[in-house]
Amino acid sequence: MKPTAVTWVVLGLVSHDVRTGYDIKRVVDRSVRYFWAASYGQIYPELKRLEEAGWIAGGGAPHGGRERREYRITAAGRKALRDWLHGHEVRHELRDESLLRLFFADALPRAEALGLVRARRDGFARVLTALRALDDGGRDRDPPFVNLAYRWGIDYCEWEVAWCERQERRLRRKA
Amino acid sequence: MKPTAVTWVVLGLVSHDVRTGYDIKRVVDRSVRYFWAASYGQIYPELKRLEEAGWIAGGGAPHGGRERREYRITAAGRKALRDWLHGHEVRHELRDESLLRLFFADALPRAEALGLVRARRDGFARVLTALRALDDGGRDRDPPFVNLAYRWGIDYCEWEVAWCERQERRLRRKA
DNA sequence: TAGTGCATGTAATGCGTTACATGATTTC
DNA sequence: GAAATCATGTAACGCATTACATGCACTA
Repeated sequence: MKPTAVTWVVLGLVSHDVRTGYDIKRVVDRSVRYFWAASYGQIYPELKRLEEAGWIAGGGAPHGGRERREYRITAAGRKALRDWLHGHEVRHELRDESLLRLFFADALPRAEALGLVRARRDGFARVLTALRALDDGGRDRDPPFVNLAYRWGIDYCEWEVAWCERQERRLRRKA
Repeated sequence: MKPTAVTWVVLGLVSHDVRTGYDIKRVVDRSVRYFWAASYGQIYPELKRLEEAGWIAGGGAPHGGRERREYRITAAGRKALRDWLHGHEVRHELRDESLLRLFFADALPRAEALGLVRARRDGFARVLTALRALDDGGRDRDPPFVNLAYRWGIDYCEWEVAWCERQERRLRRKA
């Protein structure tokens, strides 16, 4: 089985006892999507591939007359997941339109260019609010590394807000 | 003309007097690719679309017998670029495999999980070295906002390195 | 004169999202 | 009984990369 980008999110979440495709999507959207998004169009086909490979197992678990499929990770799946975890690459891809704007902002009058820095700051401040709202008093009970990834989101947004404020001040001083 | 993701990189760089597709690719690879990548397969078709739209103009400027096309931005192009710059969205997409690993690292013995944090740190430290090498003593002469984007790259990597070190210490204390 | 760099371009492929179709169950 | 939620799935589309084809010019 040739792993793709979505393989590890799906396998990893099944290993965390997230058992249906629908649930996987829901959990992704409240957690890893900030650094690793996944859509139905990837999740459902991937569940099939993982089952064929023997990394997960399961099947029909209908809820009343409603179709439903529950999967669990197998021993082979656990091994595959651990092997991937041992990989040490740091693949990092970013697509940040606001930064691209900043790069070309010399085409704008100074005051408007500074407005872009401010808009960036405000954008991250809003995401920060959303992230903090996710924390309904239960984050400390998460496993330590799940908690670490959550922290990263918060810390990163805080850093961006502070960076924008610092740069805005610096550029104002110079002008 | 319906703008796509690559429209603004290409139009922006032409406005910075980067005139051929080949040069655009080269400049992208040493600058914006950290937050906005672009490949030949996008750049050349986009140059044609931009020309048809009247946002850039130019044509054959062969170098000896070698085919070559130089473009310049038009007044309409400058207007389109400024209009885009005024947009205030903060589109931000990240794909960070090392963070995904961290999220699932509870499946590993503690020492190995901490190794992932260290590997992340080292990865960013390496990028930092590469970014600093880009600075051949000439970065201060860049226009202020080009310089700002460059700074962002450096500052972000420094923050990541520091964040990893902080978290590693914190997790060691707790264990 | 061989190797590297300049230069343009496209076809194949893969990745990912969006939008839709379908239908049961739970909640108000 | 209407609306929201649970649940599975796929087809169409768009976005991006990779890899290749082509050929001239400069440099060692």
